[in-house]
Order: sequence, then C-alpha cells, then structure tokens
Amino acid sequence: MGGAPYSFEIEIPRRYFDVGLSASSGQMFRWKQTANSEWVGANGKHWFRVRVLDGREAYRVESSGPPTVFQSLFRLDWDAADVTETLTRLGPELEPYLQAMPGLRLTRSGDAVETFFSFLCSANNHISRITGMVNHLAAYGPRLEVVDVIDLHRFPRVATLAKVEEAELREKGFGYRAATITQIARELESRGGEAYLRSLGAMPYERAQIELLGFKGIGRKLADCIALFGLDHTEAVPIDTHIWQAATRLYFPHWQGTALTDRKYEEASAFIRNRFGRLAGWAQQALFYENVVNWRTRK
DNA sequence: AGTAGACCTGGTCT
DNA sequence: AAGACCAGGTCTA
Repeated sequence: MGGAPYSFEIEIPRRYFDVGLSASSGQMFRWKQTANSEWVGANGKHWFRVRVLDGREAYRVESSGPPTVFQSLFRLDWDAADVTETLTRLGPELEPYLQAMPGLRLTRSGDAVETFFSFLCSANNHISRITGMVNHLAAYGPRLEVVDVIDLHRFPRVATLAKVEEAELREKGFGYRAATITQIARELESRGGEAYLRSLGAMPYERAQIELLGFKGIGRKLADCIALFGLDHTEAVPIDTHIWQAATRLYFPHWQGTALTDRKYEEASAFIRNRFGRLAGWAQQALFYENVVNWRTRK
C-alpha cells in the first residue's frame, strides 16, 4: 500500500529499549514480528513498522504518526537507565528481574479505548488467545494500512463496539467474555464513552480505580491493568497470578501457595506501590514478564 | 472476610 | 493421542 507518511530513526541502546520485548510482553496485543524480523503493529489510530539497524544501537521506524507518537508509546521520555537505577536503589531485590529483561519498558498506550477493551479480553485467559481476540475487535475499526500482509486497523470507537451483538462475538470464539464485553461497551458509552474514559486518566489513581470497579465484569486486576497501561496511572500495580507468585516470593513468603483474596490483593498492591511510587508499574512489568517467561522452569 | 464453583476456549502437559 | 489442567479473573452463593 501507500508509503509511510513518516520515517525516522530512533537512536538508543538495546538494553534501554527492546521493541520486540516491550511490544510483546502483554501490555499491548497488536504487534507481530515479520519474517524478516521487523516489528509491525498498531495502537489506537496509528500503525508502526520498526527495523533494527544492523550494527547500530538504533531503529528505523515507519509510521502513520510523527516520532512523538512512537516515543510516547514506548515511553522514551523516561530514561531507562535512570528508572533502573532508582528501582534498584529502592528495591535491590528487583535487580535480577530487571537484568533478566533488558530493554523491557513500561509502555503508554495512546488509546485508552483500545487498552480498556484489550484487558476485558484478558481475564482468565492466555496471552496467545487474548491477542487473537483483540485483533478481532480491532477489525471493527477501519483499515489503516497493510504492511507485509499484516492488516493494521484503527481500533474502533466506543459507539461502534456498543453496537456489536453478543452472538457475533460468541461466533468469533470469545466465549463468555462475549457477554461482558458487549455489556460493558454499552455501559461505557452511556457513561460518556471515550471522553469519560480519558477523564479517568486525569483523576487520581484511587478515584479512577473506583470508577472502573463500577463496571460489572471489571475487578481489581482489570481495573489496575486499564489504569496502568491505558490511563498512565503508573503507580497502579495489577496483581495477577504471576505477580502474586513474585510478590509472595519476595515480600510475603508466609503467603506462598495461598489464594489471593481481596485483602491480600490490597496489601500486596499497596506494598509495591508504596515501595516504588510512580515507578511501581515499571517494576510490576519486569516482575510480571520475567515470571511469565520463567514460571514453568521455576516450579 | 474467606472459600467454592461456574464460566468459553484452546495451548500445554501427561 | 485423548483428556486433564490452566490461563495477566470475576461473579455469585
């Protein structure tokens, strides 16, 4: 299809920014590595194509958006060296996890709507299937571009998703989430849709969390994922099965092997948040993905 | 406040 | 190779 409106270089050491790792670590679900090992993906209304420049600590990016969009998406305005140093100082126990995941960054979605619906797909689910479901939802949006046979869509708006029928999603293999997703889409629209969602990003984390918990089908975990990955509340710490394992290993050994209850969720999440402040979400991401990659061998 | 089941589907393990 | 188990959980009883 037509050429990219924007083409630019991003110069940064790999240990501070690994696109593939950051794009495929469960924060976004619309990135793929092509046969010639480029990373192609979409977020909200933009698409991206990223290539590692041989022998250089740099990327060549083609995109529908200017460099600022890409930089914001991968939070390049945060200095990874600085973040890592601070996290290690505040929590020396994080060092092996950060070292194990060099170049993994906390991303910042440019589209709260996409993140909201992406994580609705994530409950009690595998990353591989979440990916398929999110791409099904994305297909309701207009096509932006085709890059290397990969269809890249603008993620649909709330009004579009609010019209989707439960049966339709069932047929696409959404299972019981077909019901919650369509119901929540309607509820979100009635609350003001995208503008409402964005307003949650402007309020304090605690208030946004309460708002999100008001949706039937959104519990603490999803609320925290949406807050962290979609609303830029970087102090949010979603506690899922992986973080629960890491948290009990590092901070609550007496809870190892026990079930995660509301109270324990609150305590573990707040502990990590208080320990790392606005960097807590970044710490969470390192702990999360390291555990995803290594949990099988660990047990 | 904590526990037990149910819930779609499909990867992974046995 | 068919069947159990489980996954970035949440709701209800």
